[in-house]
Amino acid sequence: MQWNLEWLRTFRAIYETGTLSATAKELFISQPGVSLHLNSLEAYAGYKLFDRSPRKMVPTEKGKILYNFILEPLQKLESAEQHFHRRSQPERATISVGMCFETFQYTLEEHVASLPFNLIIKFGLYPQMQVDLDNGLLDMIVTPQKGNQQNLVYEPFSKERIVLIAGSKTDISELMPLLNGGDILDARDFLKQQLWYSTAGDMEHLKNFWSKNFNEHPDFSPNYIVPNISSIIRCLSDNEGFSIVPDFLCHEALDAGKIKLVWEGSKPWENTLYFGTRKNTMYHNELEQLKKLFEEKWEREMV
Amino acid sequence: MQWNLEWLRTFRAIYETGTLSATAKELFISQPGVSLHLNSLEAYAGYKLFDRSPRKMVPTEKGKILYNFILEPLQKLESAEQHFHRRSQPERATISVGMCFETFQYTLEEHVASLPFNLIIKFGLYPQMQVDLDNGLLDMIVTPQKGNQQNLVYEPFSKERIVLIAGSKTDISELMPLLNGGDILDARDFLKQQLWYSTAGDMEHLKNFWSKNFNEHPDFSPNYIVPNISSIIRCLSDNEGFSIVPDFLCHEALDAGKIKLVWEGSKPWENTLYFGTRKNTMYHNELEQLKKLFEEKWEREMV
DNA sequence: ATCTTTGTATCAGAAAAATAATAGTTATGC
DNA sequence: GCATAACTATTATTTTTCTGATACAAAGAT
Repeated sequence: MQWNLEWLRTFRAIYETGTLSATAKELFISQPGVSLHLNSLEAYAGYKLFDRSPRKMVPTEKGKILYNFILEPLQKLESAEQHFHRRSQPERATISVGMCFETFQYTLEEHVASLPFNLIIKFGLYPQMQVDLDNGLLDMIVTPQKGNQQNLVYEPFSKERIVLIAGSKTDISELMPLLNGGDILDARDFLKQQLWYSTAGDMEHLKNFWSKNFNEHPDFSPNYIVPNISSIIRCLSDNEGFSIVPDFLCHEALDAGKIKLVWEGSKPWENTLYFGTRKNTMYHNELEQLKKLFEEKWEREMV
Repeated sequence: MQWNLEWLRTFRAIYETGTLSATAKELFISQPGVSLHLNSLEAYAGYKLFDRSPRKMVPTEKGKILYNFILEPLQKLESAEQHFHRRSQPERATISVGMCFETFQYTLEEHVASLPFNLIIKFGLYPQMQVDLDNGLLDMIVTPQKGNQQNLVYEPFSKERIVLIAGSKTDISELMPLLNGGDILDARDFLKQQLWYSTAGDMEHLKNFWSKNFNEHPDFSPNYIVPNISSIIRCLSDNEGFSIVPDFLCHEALDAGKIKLVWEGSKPWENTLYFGTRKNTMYHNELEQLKKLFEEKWEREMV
């Protein structure tokens, strides 16, 4: 036998009002009902939760502990009650979006404060994001990978190229002729000797680019591991070293001459970026606004 | 009319099992009962939460949102159900203790991992801590201030002196004769010219010490504001500058000669430190263990 | 096509819970 | 010290909720 969650609502009200009759009024139930709820809860727990002083219910030790344990989740459920009631007027929506950290920083960060709805950004791995999107834990994802869930649609909105960049102080006078002249193997050996930047989670870019263009797994370790790609770009700016990154993240630094684009690979490696949403999402308008922000940013920067 | 929290339990189970009959089995209620709960909830919300596909209840958009909204608090309440059931064997206790950050770092930090119970440390202001202790949000506080709550007991266990210290590189050859010779006003003027360290929340120490000894409010600002007193001590170590701190926090640095004790004031300012607990606490044994750790630390260091 | 399995909805009756009325208890005011 | 106010517990009755039985619907097996 399990307890009834309504007992907890009653318990909380008794704790807060201090009397059974006040509780009855607050919850719009009868005073004996309150008494019964409390007795059931105490019987279930196996100990008194209140000392019955004549004018006031005084919580016992156990009562205090129980109260503090249940208060927060109970409030959350009761707020759900408001939220999901038919008469509750449509309020500020809350949208959850999954994307990689860099994409967020690059596109959305500057607009967060001005959005007419609440926004929750979640970071994570793309396959997990797809599952979360399908389950309603996320409302949109920005991803280079399409999944195969029935209920999801993917809408391409841009492309990213994964490219080799270098800090502007890097000496590439030796490297460029090799790359342009098709001396790929010599270029590879040159690159192995250089300073490399990478991120913990993002060695994938380096590995894939290397394998695609040099037909081998990279057999050297990056010299600097930093938290994210934006950090790489800041570290490289007006500095020395190489890295493999998505091009859209470094347009500004490229334009400012702080870093230089070295090579796009023998055949450019291009990912399509998709908005992923549920077919029957109820946040269509809000998501369209978000998509517009992305598209504007891309138009502005990628000309 | 408000909704019944039991509906949520049922809703969650339907969401997770996918059918009403499986839910009925899981919750030990009848299948029509499940059907009824769901209908009530949907009527209350004003929209369908599941599409009735022949073999499976498929959550709608709203259903998914509701599920994600209530899942976590519901789990918490259900864990309370385990926890507060009479047959639940006494498990690892969880003790909440309030004290200032420095006291925690100084005494308990090194022992946390080896305690046979769970420990939650909360920081805050002493009057609020007293209220929280009385309400059962905390089980013990370590404080220099006694409150007047009926239900609380305060047990003195040590004293702290608030003293003037200086980094070992500080030149105090000019200052010491003034202090020893009773030239308090000249000492005061000398001190005003020096480098001072303080914490954001802890200007109280400086203010009180200054008022007590110099009969005026300090009319200068500290040069460095750092996050806590431990930082002050690390900053001063083998360095230059002054600060007002509780003596017990700097015994090690004093013994190592990294800082020096300059002055205890014309009449030493001494606080008694108390353990505050509720009279009828159910964690007597656990709290005694904690107290022992404190007392041992003090005995070891303050000889 | 037909049968079986798996599932949902409906209904009358059974069980449980909530209620109103009321009795009992203790502080407080006069 | 008694009347009153404020509150809780108990009881008989009403109301709500839950259940077993059963009808119905769709998918899969034969």
